[in-house]
Amino acid sequence: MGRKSLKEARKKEIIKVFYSLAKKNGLENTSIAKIAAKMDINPSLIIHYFQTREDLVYGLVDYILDKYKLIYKVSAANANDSRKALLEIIGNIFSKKWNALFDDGLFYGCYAMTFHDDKVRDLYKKLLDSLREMLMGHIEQCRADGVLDVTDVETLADNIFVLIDGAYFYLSLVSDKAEYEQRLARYRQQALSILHLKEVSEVAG
Amino acid sequence: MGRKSLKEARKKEIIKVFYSLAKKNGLENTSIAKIAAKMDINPSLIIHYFQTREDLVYGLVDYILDKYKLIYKVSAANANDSRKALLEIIGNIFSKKWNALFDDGLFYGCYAMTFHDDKVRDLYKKLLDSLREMLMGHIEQCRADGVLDVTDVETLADNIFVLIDGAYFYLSLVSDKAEYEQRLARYRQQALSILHLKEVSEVAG
DNA sequence: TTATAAATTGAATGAATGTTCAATTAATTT
DNA sequence: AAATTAATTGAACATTCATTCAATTTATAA
Repeated sequence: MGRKSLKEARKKEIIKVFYSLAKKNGLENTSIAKIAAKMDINPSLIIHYFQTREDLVYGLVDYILDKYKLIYKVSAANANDSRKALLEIIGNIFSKKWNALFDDGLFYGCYAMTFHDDKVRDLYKKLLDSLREMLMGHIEQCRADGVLDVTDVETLADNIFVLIDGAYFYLSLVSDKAEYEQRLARYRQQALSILHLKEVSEVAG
Repeated sequence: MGRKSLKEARKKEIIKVFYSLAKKNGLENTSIAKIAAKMDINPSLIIHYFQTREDLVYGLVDYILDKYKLIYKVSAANANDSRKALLEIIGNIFSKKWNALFDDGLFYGCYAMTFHDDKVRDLYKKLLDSLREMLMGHIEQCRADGVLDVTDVETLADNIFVLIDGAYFYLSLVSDKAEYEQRLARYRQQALSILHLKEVSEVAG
C-alpha cells in the first residue's frame, strides 16, 4: 500500500551532489540550499531525508570513508596469492588510482572535524583501525606462506601506514606533476623496501 | 600628531582570541561576531583591522604557522653543537612540547583550506619547504662535523618529515594517553634510527 | 476507483552571517 | 586649547543559513 520508498537511493544522490560541490568549493562553503539548487529540488526535501545538517555531514563522512576503503580492496584474481595481494594493495595506494577514486581535500576536511566531533572521530578511528587490521592480516598471511620474514607484524603494518599518511600529507601540496609522480614512485619503493618485497612484475588490478 | 597606532598589537589580540575560540569550537563555527563578543568589542572593529573575514583567516594561518616553526627552533645552548641541535629538534618534535605549543586540530583545519585557497596553500608549502631546508642544513652540518654518515641529505630529511607527518596523523586520533606516549616514544626512536643517531644522554632544552 | 503512504513543494521563520558607514570617544602634538 | 589622528561604537544592511510546517503531487495496493 502507498508509494514505494526512494529513501536510500535519494539520500545517496544528495550525498553525491554534496560531495561534488564540497570537493569544488570546500566543506564550509557548501550549504543545504546550494545542494538543493544544484539538484533543482527544494531544500526542505534534503531536511526531510536528513533531519539536520549534522546528519547530512555524517552521511558524507560515511560516503568518503567507504571510498577510502576501496583503495585497500584486493581483486579476486589476487585473493588467493598473499604476495600478489599485498603488492596490489601497495600498488593501489601509491598510484594515481588514489586520486581518481577520491578527493584528498575532503578527506582532510572531514578529518579536521574529528577534533571537535566525537562521532566523526569514531568513524575515522574505526576505519583506520580496520584498515590496519586488514593489512596486518595480509602481512600475517604472507608470513604464513613463507613469502615474508617478519617478527612484529603490528609494527610493520604501522610503519607502512605512517609512510602512507606522511607521504600524502606533503604530496597534497606538490602541484608539479612530474615531482608528484616521482615522489609517489619513491614512496612506493620505500613501502616495498619496508616489507622486504621486490617489485618483480606487473600485478593484475 | 594624532593618536598612537595600536594596530599591530590589536590585530594580534584579535587573532589570539580567534585562535582560542577556533581551537575549542572549530574554524567553521567561529565567526567575527563571536570573536567580538568574547573580546567585548564591536564586530566592526575587527573588520576595521582586517578588511574581510578572509584576511582574518590568513592572519590566523600566519599565526599558526609561526607557532609551528617554533618547534624546530634550536636553543642557544645547542646552536654550536650540530649533533645536539639535531637531537633537540627530534626531541621537540616527538614530545609533549608539541601539544603544549599548539593545536593539531587547527593545523589540520587550515591545512584542509589549502585545497581551495591558493594563498593558504602557498603559506603552507613555503613553511614546510623552509623547515625541510632547515633540517637539511642541520643534517649537512652533522655530516660536515663527522657526526653523521649520509650520502643523500635530501632523501634523509624527507624520510624524517614523512615519519613526522604520518605519525601525527594517526596519533591525533589516539585518545588513550598511555598508548599515545608509547607511540610517540617509538616514533622518536625511529627518527633517531633513521638518522643513525643514538639517544645517549639528556639534551638541554 | 479509492485509500494510503511517500515524495516533493512552497512559503515562512528567526537567527546568524559579513560588511557598511557615519558618529563618537580618546589620545597625542602643536 | 585647538587640531589631528586613531580607536571604537552603534545602528543598519542585505544575504544566507538551517529548519518548520502545512499543502500538494505522485505512485502503489486494495
